[in-house]
Amino acid sequence: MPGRNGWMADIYVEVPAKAVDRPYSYLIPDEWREEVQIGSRVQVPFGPRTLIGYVVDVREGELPPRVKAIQEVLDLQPPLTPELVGIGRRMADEYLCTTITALQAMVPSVLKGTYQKKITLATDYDQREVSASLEEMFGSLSQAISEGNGVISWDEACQIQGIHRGILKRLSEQGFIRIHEVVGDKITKQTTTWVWLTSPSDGEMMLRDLPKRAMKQREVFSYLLEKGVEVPLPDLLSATATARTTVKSLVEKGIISWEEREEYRDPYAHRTFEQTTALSFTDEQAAAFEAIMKPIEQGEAETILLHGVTGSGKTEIYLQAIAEVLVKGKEAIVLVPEISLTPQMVDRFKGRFGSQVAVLHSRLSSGERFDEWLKIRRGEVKIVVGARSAIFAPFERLGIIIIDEEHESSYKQEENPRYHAREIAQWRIQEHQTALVLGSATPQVESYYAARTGEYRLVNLHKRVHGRPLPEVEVVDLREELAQGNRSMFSRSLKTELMECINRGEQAVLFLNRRGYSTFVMCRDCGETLACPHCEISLTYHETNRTVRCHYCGYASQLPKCCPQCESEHIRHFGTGTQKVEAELGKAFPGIRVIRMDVDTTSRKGSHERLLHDFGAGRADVLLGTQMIAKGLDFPKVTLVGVIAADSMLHLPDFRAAERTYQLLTQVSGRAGRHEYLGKVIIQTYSTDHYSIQAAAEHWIEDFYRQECQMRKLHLYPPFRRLYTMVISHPDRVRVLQYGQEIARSLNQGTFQYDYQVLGPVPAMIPKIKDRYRLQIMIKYEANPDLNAYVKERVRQATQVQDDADLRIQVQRDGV
DNA sequence: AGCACGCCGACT
DNA sequence: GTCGGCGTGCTC
Repeated sequence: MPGRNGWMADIYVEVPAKAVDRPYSYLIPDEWREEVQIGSRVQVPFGPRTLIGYVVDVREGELPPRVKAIQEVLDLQPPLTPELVGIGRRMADEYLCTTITALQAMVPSVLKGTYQKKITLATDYDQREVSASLEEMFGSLSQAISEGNGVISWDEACQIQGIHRGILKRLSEQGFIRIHEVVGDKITKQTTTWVWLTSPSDGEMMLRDLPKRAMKQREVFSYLLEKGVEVPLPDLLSATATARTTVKSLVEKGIISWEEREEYRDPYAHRTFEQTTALSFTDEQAAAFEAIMKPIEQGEAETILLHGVTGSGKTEIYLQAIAEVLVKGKEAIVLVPEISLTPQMVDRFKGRFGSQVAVLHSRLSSGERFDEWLKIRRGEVKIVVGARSAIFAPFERLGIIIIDEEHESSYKQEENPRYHAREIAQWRIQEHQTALVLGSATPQVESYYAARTGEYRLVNLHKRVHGRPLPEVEVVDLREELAQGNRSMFSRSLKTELMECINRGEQAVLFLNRRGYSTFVMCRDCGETLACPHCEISLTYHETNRTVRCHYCGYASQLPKCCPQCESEHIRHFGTGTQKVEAELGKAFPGIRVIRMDVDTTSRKGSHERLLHDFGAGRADVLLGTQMIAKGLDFPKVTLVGVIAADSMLHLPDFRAAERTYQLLTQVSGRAGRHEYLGKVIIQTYSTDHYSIQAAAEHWIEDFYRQECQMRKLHLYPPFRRLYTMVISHPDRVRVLQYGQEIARSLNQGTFQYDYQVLGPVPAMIPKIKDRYRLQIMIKYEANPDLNAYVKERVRQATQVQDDADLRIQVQRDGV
């Protein structure tokens, strides 16, 4: 029998599994014909279940044989735009994830479905018909249901003695209970009650009619009469020091009215922003501005790499470009690394553009996040400033995308979908034919190379805005210090400078890439190193509570009194962590005030901001910290920056090690002498000759990129090759190797025909995490469309060797 | 990912 | 015989 014709929607359901990663077609009931659009979130029956799904296409045609119908359209406006739906499908293809995972990454998490089963008693059953075998079960179940006011959840029911899936199913089939599937989401709305005078013109008369004794009511009344406008109830209550009941009685008399209104949760409600106006440009800034405006004016897609030293005024250029975009009636996305989404950054945008700005970052509650997102979706704001995921802001007339500090690793998502915000940005500017601005003092090598070869437009900002010179950098050779008999972690130079800095009443920032007290604990007799029992990684000693901790899985235990291997008591900790530096500072500089910032001191909400605020207010002489203090800090009194061990990341087995070292040193140096005082930077290292350290010290930007590109070319790394890195993990040491070899063999099959290399399997950088053994396979190939497609397909097939639930395969792509 | 269906061993 | 274990296959 030929199928009927009708309107259908193609839908991806909320099941993140390969097996159902395809659109299913559903009938659109006539009454929803207009509501159901590409991007709509809908509720549909799926097998025996009811699920939420996203519409990716709406079409008229022949209906599938056993088509089901859409049950509900869940939002007034589709959460996704057709452009974003397209991006989601492309992400699934590029990043080898399911389409639904990609789509869900683009919307606030509160839109994700919640699924529950509830049980009620059937209304019309005959108690006598309950069979003997079920009688007892039904008895305790119906008691539990009545205790739960007529309803209990499936999970609660299953916890009752003797009740399980089969029993509930039988009771339901025989008509004694009803099982309800409850589909919902986590959307919550904040409401505020607003109060106003029902008829202000009769005010005087009504006031007269109030009982003489009702003082509070009179007070409330006068307050509203005086205000003459609608007032939020909380404001009224606090201004007149009244209880809610007083207001309620006035409402009941009909004298005043109130109403609950939905409103946005505004994380910045209690902040005022100082209005700022456009500053005038230097010549360099003006040229950069022109370069950015050109593609915007001409309506073409172009990426501009804005390579500017710290303090060269990039933000002001962003602000003025955005202002122009707004004039054209278009919208702007500004991405900022999570860590630098500080109040200062938000102030600058809110100060210039006020309520046209939405802010999205991970410190918002999910409700706040949703509200900020709603403002974007409804077109109530024109600018979004946010972290990585803000690249998915559902704007429809996008006029510019700005990625500040574009080299930051936080633009890359480390879980599925493993996207890079920079790549999504490229797709979006193609769609909207406009400008993407990548700003950085230390661009990623790939970006710099793309700019050099003309793929991006390169704009340099060499000068700091107020003409401040870059700080003087001294590289201290730690081998030399050791030879001179200085075994402390502070070189003579650093000691002297730090002493002088403090005596002048100025501040210093000390940087160390390791938290904890020491880096590892070793037995001096047998050489045994304490390792995490769940991860093959050495444990770090923490002095405060004499524990050893794993920084990967959080495992912690007391420092053992003797070596677990040979029972010797000579176990000692080696290496240097932030805690140890803090202790040593105290010894070397009695009375010194130190603020330590690392994961351990900033884990509580708001502690990050508080520590920075204290330092800014001069409550410490030294700010000592890890990675997190390298970025975007701007304190006028900081004149000395010290890097305790610049080598710490240089020797990691990662092709970006030199790049990261260079970037970090340059960023850290930028923290010194940003205002009226001159700055000094001291870099301590064992590798004084390494080009990444020299280039950072001498501010030889070009030199670094030239040398690094040579290295990358020589060793076949990005930007000259693309990489896929597969990490294969399994709880069984032997099985993981078998799978690894099998996968490598399958990947190798194409190498006779196509030009790509498969390296591995080798143990991954961390060979065991959380009781799973990890192997790595790397694939290198030259980027061209044919190879891209072929290798991607090979990798896709390789990941599908999944007959073992314990086997996990992660894939990430690099060099795009 | 669930959930049903279906085919096998242990128990009333 | 019946119950419930888990392997297989499907979901418009």
